[in-house]
Amino acid sequence: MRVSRAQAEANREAVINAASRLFREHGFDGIGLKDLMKGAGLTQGAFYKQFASKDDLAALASRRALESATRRWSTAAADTSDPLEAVMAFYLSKDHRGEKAEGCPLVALGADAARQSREVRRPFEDGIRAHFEVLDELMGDANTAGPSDKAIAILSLMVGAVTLSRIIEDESLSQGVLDAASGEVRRIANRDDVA
Amino acid sequence: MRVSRAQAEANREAVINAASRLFREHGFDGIGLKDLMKGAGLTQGAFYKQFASKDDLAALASRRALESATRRWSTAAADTSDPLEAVMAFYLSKDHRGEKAEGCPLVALGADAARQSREVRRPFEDGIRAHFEVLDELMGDANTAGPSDKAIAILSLMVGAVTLSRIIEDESLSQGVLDAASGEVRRIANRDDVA
DNA sequence: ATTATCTATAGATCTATAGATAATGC
DNA sequence: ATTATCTATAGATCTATAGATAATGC
Repeated sequence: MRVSRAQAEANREAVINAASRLFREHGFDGIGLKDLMKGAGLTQGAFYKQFASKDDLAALASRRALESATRRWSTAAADTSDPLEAVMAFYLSKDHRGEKAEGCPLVALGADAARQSREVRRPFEDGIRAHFEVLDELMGDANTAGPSDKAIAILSLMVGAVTLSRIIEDESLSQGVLDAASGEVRRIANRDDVA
Repeated sequence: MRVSRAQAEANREAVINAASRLFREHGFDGIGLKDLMKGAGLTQGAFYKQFASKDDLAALASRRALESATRRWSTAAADTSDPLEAVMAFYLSKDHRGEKAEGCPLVALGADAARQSREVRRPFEDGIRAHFEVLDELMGDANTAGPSDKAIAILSLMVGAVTLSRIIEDESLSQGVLDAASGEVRRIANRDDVA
C-alpha cells in the first residue's frame, strides 16, 4: 500500500488541485474530507499524513486557485494588442459565469474567505494584490506605491458583476450585468486622469 | 408548553430574523438548526412545525435580509440632497465592512447563493432588481425597460469592493479599496451619456 | 525499518422525526 | 381536542485518529 516518495508528492499535488476545484464548486463548508480525497482517487485515511487539517488544505487549495487565476489573467493579457479587452473577454463571459469550479476564486469563495482563518484569507489577499498588478501593468500604470484606483475599481466591478450574474436566473438580465460591466470597465480604463 | 397562535407567529418571525443574521455571519452551511433556533430562544424540536426544511428557512431568511437591505438603501436615499452620496457613505464604510451579520447579504452570501436551490436564489434575484431600482430612482433614471447600465455598474462595483475589502487584512489597502470604489461610483453616476 | 495508504472507528454534529407535555382554543 | 414546544433519538455525515498492510528506501 505504500507508494514511492515521488508518487506521494504527486498524490499531494492531486489532492490540492482537486480541492481547489471542489472548494470553489461547493464552498469550504460544502464538501468533506472524504469527497476531497476521492477527487484525487484516494481515501480519507491518507489525509492526515499529507495535511495538518482541513483548514490547512483550504489554505493550500486557495493559494493554488488564486495563482492559477492570476496566471490566467497574465496569459490572456500577453500577446495581444488590447490586453484589457482580452481579460474582459473571458472574465465577463457566459462561459466564466458558468464554470464555478474552474473560474475566479474571488467570486466563488470571496464571501466564504472572509469567514475563514487568517491562513486561508492570506492567499486571497496575495491573489488580489497580484490581480491589481496585472491590471496596472496592462494599463501601463506600473506603480510602485501600490495599486491604482483604476485597477481597484476594475477588479471590484468585475468580481461584483460575475457574482451578481451567477445569482440571476433571468438570462437576459444576467447577460445584461456582464455587458454593463464590460462597458464600464472600458470607460474606467480609458479615463485620462490619474485618480 | 404550547403557546398562543400570536406567540407562535412571533416565534416564527424571531427565527427568520435570527437566521437572516446568522446565515450572513456563518454562511448557509456554517450553522445548524440547533443554533439557528437557539438564536430565537427556542430548541431544535420546534423547527419542523414552523418550517418545511432548512432550505425553506434559508429562502425566508434570505428574503428578509434582502428586503431589509433594500429598505436601508431607500432610507439612506430619502431626505437628503445627495442620495447616492448617502448610500455610499454607509455601504462603502468601515462599519459596513465589519458588520457581516447585519450588512449587505449580496456580499455576505452572494457566492453561497449561487450554490443554493432555486428557492433561495429567487429572493436574491428579486433583491438585486430592487437595488437597481433604488439606484435608478435616486439618479433620476427611472426606467421601465429595466435597470440602467449605470445602476448595474454601481451595484456590481460596490458589492465587489466590500467583498475584497473584507478579505484584505492590510488596513490601508482595505480602506483604499473602499475609497477607490467611492471615487469611481461618483464618476459613473455623474457621467452624462446614457450608456 | 520506515511509511503512504488502506479500512475501521471514535466522538461530535448534522437534518429530520417521534413521542411527551402542557397550554391554547373551541 | 388540538397543537407549539420540549426532550430524545435515528441515521447520516463530519473531522480526526488508530492500527493493519504492503511497498519503499536504506
